[in-house]
Amino acid sequence: MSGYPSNTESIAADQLLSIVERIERLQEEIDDLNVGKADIYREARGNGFDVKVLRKVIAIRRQDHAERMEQEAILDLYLTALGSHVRARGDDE
Amino acid sequence: MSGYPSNTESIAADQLLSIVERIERLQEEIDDLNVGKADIYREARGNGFDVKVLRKVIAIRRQDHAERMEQEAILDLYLTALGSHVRARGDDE
Amino acid sequence: MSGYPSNTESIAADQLLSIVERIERLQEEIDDLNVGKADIYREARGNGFDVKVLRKVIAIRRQDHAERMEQEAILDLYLTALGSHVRARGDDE
Amino acid sequence: MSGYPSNTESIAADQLLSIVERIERLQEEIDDLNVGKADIYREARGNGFDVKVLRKVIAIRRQDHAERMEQEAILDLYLTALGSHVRARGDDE
DNA sequence: TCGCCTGATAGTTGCC
DNA sequence: GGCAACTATCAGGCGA
Repeated sequence: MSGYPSNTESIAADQLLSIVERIERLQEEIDDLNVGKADIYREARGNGFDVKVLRKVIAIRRQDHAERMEQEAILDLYLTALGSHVRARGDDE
Repeated sequence: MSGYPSNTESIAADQLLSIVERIERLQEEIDDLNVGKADIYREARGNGFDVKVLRKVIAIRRQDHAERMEQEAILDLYLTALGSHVRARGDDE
Repeated sequence: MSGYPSNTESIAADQLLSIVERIERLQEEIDDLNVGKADIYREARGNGFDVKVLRKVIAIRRQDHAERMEQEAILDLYLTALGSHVRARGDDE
Repeated sequence: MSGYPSNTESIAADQLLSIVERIERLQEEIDDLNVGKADIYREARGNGFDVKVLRKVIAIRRQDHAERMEQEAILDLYLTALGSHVRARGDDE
């Protein structure tokens, strides 16, 4: 009934604004970094590199960095799923 | 055909490594920032905000206004065309 | 000033309807197939399989079927990009 | 410890293979249908339609359809609870 | 420049 | 009710 915003409302509004602005700030930084990536790729092309291949190389390395080891772990699980959990591994991540 | 890498090859290899590492560094920062975004959304949910709505708000703010209006106009047009084949407009042909 | 749709409008509307309905038909089939997949996974779980592992196995096989060979091709490109296109390949699936 | 697979193991392996192959068959069909969708969108663009808006239209119709389905399901539920589920459903859309 | 293609991001659904 | 996987959408780069 009040013509003035309640405390809870204004607090919520403050929080909302804070959330939105923080997200937008992060997104802005992300956009900048993506521009940086684009610049590097442009420069690379200027130096005669095949950008498509570069992207592929980076994608493969990205995979290798977090998934190859994972695929080994999956192999474990696979074998386990088949009933033979005989693998002894000492190393982890 | 030399069995040794030529100078141009090794220079290219250096450049390649440089490119790849710079890209990867930027990507790493992007990933971190995206983690930051996820954290904020999680926190927001914890404070009772509807994340889906938050995303919508941010998307709308991000979108260019004129473009948005135009798309809504087109959307109207299509929906109208599907709902009523009998469009009453004054001009045509 | 006509109260009737022009020919061009009704033609566009017909095309629009056709497009939308064809898409929707395809999407319906896709949804059915996805339900089928969900059923199989549910059944598999009921038989003691770890669904997460199953998904991973299938993903790996999917990769292997179209990407392992591709990664070899990429290696070719990679080496070529470095100036040494000396690869001789004799094997192929 | 047998060097041969136990019966349970081989049965599990059979089941596993069956599951994987059935999923892969379904996925293959899904992929084909998605290619079909892409074709239609391409054709639509060629005829001057705005693909982004088309997607929006279809999404809205899909939503409407889902809501109507849910309402009908609830109606079914109520009628069933009353003992008279005399609904003849053949109609959709 | 336009259309295609791939990689990134957002939204949805199903499980725990 | 949170979380993780999957799907669909979107954006940017590349080639014709």
